[in-house]
Amino acid sequence: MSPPHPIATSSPSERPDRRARRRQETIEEILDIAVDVMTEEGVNGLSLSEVARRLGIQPPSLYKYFPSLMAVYDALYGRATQALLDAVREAMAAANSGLDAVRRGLDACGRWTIDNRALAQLSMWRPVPSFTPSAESFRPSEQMVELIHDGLVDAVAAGELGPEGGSDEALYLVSTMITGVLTQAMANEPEEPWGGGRFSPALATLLDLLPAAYPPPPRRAPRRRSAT
Amino acid sequence: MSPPHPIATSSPSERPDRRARRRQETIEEILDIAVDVMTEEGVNGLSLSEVARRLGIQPPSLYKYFPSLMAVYDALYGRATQALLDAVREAMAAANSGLDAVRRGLDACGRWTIDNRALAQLSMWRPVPSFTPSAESFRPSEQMVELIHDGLVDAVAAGELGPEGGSDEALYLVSTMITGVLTQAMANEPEEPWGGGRFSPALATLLDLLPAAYPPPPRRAPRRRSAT
DNA sequence: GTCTATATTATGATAGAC
DNA sequence: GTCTATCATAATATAGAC
Repeated sequence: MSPPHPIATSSPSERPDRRARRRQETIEEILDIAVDVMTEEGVNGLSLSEVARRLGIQPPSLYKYFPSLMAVYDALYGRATQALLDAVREAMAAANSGLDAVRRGLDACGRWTIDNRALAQLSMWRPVPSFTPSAESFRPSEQMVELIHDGLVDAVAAGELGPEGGSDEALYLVSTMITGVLTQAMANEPEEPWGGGRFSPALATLLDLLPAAYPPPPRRAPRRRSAT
Repeated sequence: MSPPHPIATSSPSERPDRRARRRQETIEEILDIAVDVMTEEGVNGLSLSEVARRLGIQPPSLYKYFPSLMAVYDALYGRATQALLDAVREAMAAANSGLDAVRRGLDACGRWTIDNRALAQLSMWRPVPSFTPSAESFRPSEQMVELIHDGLVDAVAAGELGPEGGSDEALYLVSTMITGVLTQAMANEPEEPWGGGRFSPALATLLDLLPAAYPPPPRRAPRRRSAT
């Protein structure tokens, strides 16, 4: 009566991927629930006990997946920065100019943030003083900044912005623009979707001011009534 | 041997102000310590037990001054909005034009915020979901918005901005500007004073863009080589 | 990988003596 | 207005059985 089919749980050499996959699913489930808890109780209100309660297990079992509460925060932080990077990168790929890429990237950033408020607050506001993200979890956020910087540099090269538009100062300026819009929207209009409310429309207005902040040099070629 | 000097603690009709003053001092002390705790442990990290510990009393004694933790939050919130309003109002009084008043007011707002990060985070970010400020504590913050609005309207009247500069949209735009600068500074440069770092200088840059966002109508009077 | 049991510590809040 | 004692609850984390 020995079963011909492999016994998944006995031998480590047989179908280890199945166990690993199941484990990964549990990890994702834990993080999903953690996001729910943060959404309801605030980013600081996350507790492993509450996660265990909702998952239907006992708190000690969680320690088989994460060694501490801070490790959960770090996984959430990494998840947030990676998802945001993906969203921004995809949006920028469809652009047809540097400034357009910046616009599309930041719009995608806004949409993702408003759709993922708790994760966004964890990474934008850093409201948990005892938590510092690991270098690995922080990296995607640096890459996203680079993407925006590239867009600005492209805009300068295309004559959409003056030379200072590619500077670090311009990058900080743009980051304060998106941060201001998102902070106001998250703090004061928790029910509004992206694009609605009083604040998210301000992003387009702000970005339209970039050429005024960094005026492009006058073009020579497309002058009306010139030679040709 | 009956003392001729009044016995302060026995009769309620004798020098009640002395007791009231002493009480008020204790309240201020409690709030000062609460700010310290929030600064160290995060806005959400405020606990009455910790405040009592630092004050050298037992936790139940605090309930003679505040009925609950949320009442302490509300007092802190009211203190924050009132102090900020005072700072902004004083700075704007020295202005010589509408746009200048807005600039000075927001600069004062920035300085106060960076000098009072914990209180500012409590009111800007609302990181404690279970706390909602009372109408009374919230009022000064509305008045501050009105002050900025008045400045914008003055700027329109003086021809510094176009007519739309007095609109609600312009007010929201300005509020996203200051919020973006302050959020970036608080979250990413916790040690930098106001005016230093990468972000606070961006405020002036942003405000200088207002005339580009709301272009003033061309002047008629001050035309060079005209009559007079 | 799940559980029970436990250690340790903390919290907000109330009752009631002095 | 201070205290002690207490209630009720919660948290992170570890040890060890199964």
